[in-house]
Amino acid sequence: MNNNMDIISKLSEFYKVFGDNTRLNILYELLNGGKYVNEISEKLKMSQSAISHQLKILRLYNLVKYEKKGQSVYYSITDEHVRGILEYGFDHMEEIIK
Amino acid sequence: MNNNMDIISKLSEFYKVFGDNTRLNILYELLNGGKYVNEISEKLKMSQSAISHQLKILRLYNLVKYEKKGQSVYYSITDEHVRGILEYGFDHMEEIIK
DNA sequence: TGAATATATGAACAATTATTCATAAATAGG
DNA sequence: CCTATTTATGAATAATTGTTCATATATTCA
Repeated sequence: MNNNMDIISKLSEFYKVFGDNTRLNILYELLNGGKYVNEISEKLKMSQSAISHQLKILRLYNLVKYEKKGQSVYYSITDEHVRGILEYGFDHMEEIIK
Repeated sequence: MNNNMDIISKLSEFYKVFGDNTRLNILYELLNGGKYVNEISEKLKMSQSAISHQLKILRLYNLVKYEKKGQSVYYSITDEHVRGILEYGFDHMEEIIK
């Protein structure tokens, strides 16, 4: 019972990461290929700082990986599993909205 | 593109509903059978008001249905689809935590 | 009808979370 | 080296969201 509560708590935390428009937009941006921080920032028309802060959270939950290339940092979706979750959600929502 | 943004926005909104510990606890409580508001309130050791407010949101997103029985209101999971999402998430998280 | 019980709800308050602002750190190129 | 560029980050602020408190509404029962 107590253990269940822990799982639920972890799960709600996990959902919370996806439950932010900026973060979800970043993830969907990365779905069609990795990008540099400034590219994401430009695409979403949001400040570099705001994007960096959110990338930090996405990193924390292992939803994105990054690679330093010179002065820039290249971000991409961690793996096929994360990709699957995102695509599933997207298709699903597309269906519901229609 | 613009349309995609709408879908993402809707999707993040949807995730947000699951991304709250109280709401997710209510949903899991209802997973093993419908309950009255006061039962949920007692089980989760939270005020009736707090529970009612969250039930309102769950209702808004069609995750729970309700039925008035005398002076009480009986809440339950809307359908098998919602049940599926919850069970999937739970099993998944159980796996990750281990 | 009046009292008791169950739930819903608006408003105020508390808590959490996102964004901005200023700046640090790291690297590349002149 | 010095400057420009890119990203990260801490602190302050803004915005959002959850809970409490007081109370309204609805129903049952005496």
